[in-house]
Amino acid sequence: MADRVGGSDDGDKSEWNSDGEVARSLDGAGSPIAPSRNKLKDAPGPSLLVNGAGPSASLVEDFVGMGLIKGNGDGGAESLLELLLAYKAIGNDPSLDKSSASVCGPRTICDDKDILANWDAHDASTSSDRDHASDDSGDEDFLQGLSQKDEKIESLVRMGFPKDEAEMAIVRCGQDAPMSVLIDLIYSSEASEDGYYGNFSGHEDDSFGGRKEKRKRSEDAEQGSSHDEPMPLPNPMVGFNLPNVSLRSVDRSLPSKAIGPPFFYYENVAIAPKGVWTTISQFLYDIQPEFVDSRFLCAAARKRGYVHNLPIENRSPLLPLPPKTIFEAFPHTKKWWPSWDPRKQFNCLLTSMAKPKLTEQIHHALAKCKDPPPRRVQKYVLETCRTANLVWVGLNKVAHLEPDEMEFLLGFPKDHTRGIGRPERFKSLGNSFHVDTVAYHLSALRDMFPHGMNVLSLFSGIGGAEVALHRLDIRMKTVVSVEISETNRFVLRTWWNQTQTGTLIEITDVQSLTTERLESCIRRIGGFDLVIGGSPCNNLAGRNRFHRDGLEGEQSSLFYHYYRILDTVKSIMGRM
DNA sequence: TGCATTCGGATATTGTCT
DNA sequence: AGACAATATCCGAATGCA
Repeated sequence: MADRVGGSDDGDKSEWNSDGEVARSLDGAGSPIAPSRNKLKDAPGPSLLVNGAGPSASLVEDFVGMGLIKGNGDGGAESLLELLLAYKAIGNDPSLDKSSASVCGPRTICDDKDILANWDAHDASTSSDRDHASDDSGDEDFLQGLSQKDEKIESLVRMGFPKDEAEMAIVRCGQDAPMSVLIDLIYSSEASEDGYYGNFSGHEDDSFGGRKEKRKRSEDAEQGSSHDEPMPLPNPMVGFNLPNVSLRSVDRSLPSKAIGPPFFYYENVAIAPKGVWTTISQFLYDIQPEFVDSRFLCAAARKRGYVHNLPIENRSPLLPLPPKTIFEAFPHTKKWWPSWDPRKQFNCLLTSMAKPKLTEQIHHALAKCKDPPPRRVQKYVLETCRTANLVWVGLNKVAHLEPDEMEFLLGFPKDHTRGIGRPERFKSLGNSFHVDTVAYHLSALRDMFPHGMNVLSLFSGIGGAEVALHRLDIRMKTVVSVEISETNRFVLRTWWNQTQTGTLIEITDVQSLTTERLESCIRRIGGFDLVIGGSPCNNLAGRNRFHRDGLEGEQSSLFYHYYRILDTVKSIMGRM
């Protein structure tokens, strides 16, 4: 076993119990919360109804306002807007068969045989065998254009859109158009075509006003030549409020279209390329994101933005409060911590491990000089320790955090990810929620759902949302979890079977969550009370040097999946 | 302008199994 | 020996702030 926190000598005051719960006892005598498990009765039925749903209507005019239209070199925003409006007018082609949306390869593992059978009926072969390689190309430009177009069509089809509509959207917008534009173009055509998106009288007027507003804003912004209106990050990054801290009262009025059901909660990295959060916010019903750095709640930084329609009053943190400093979290490191290392907290816990040789190099560098080492050496060591989150575990000896230490810092039960590969553990944990932060936000729901809730968990990862709800003592009647990684599903499944009595329905591929399946599921379980998830940030993360292309990259279509699914759920539930 | 921070990815190397 | 998996190493820039 790794020489985790402390040893035999008084050091280890942070402990996990064997029940899979997190227990934090700084004084050794405190009684950690232990959610009373499995004691709630089944309480079926919809739990909450707020206002009527405000489903998204056609967003054509939004394209300009949202700054999503980049110069394609073919006429600019004005003419493209005309094009989009024209498409909207002719977009109601009855020959388009929505039900034919091709659906590939959902591999559903679930406890509910009925739902499983229903969804498995849609099973089809995967399309992963597509090969882009084309060695004998005669005309590279032509082929490249073709492949780009095909790729986008395929992506849209994988997302559940009819192929006809995907093709038409690309014809209208051009193959260089961002995925977001294509998606909303298809949405806009659907809006005026079927009841899910477009039959809400009054909403049309309302959103038209909103669109005009956005368009005007965009025109104003265009003086500055950029479509990307920046979203300023708060400093300090404390969100709307914090536990046990009285901040200025936040006047947060949700747009009417943002009010549930269901409640929803979306998360992503705070420091994203310019314009990304503006776009995310505008897609998610113009809700102002809540930016929080988890360093105010635990010993590690984690700057994230959260877009949600949860109430922000009556929040309460998980108890016991997690340690906020490195020494409190890992007291044994104090013995070896040099006075010239001023760190009190960790930087963001990342997905990959620093090279092990750093330990050797730092030890070597320090062993060569006297006790306070020269400034130059100090600077090198500090810089390395900061970027790699190294801790002092011996004389002149630093080490990377162990996976179980990351579990602890992030609020997961001990050994939550144990049993999978070490690099997988780092990756999954680095991609995870900070449980205490999310639980603090979700805590407002506790009293609203005394009989439990149904949850749609998108991009679940290792189940940060589920763990947060569990630690809040909120019962999960049914969780439909979408997660592509088998390893992560294994982690969530094993945790679920040990701690929960509700039903976990696993979905591998977000693309398989079509409108039909969502509707079927919603009717079976009585609706979702919470849609929660953070879309993968590969295209947004600061550490990514290769494909940091905001919301236009291929993988960022996952955000639009979130949007599509959320909007569909809102629409269906708005009619219930 | 300089500094600190950042839910990463491609490739090379080593380890393991058959 | 060779396929495959696991691990190790190398690589940079966008963003915001002082």
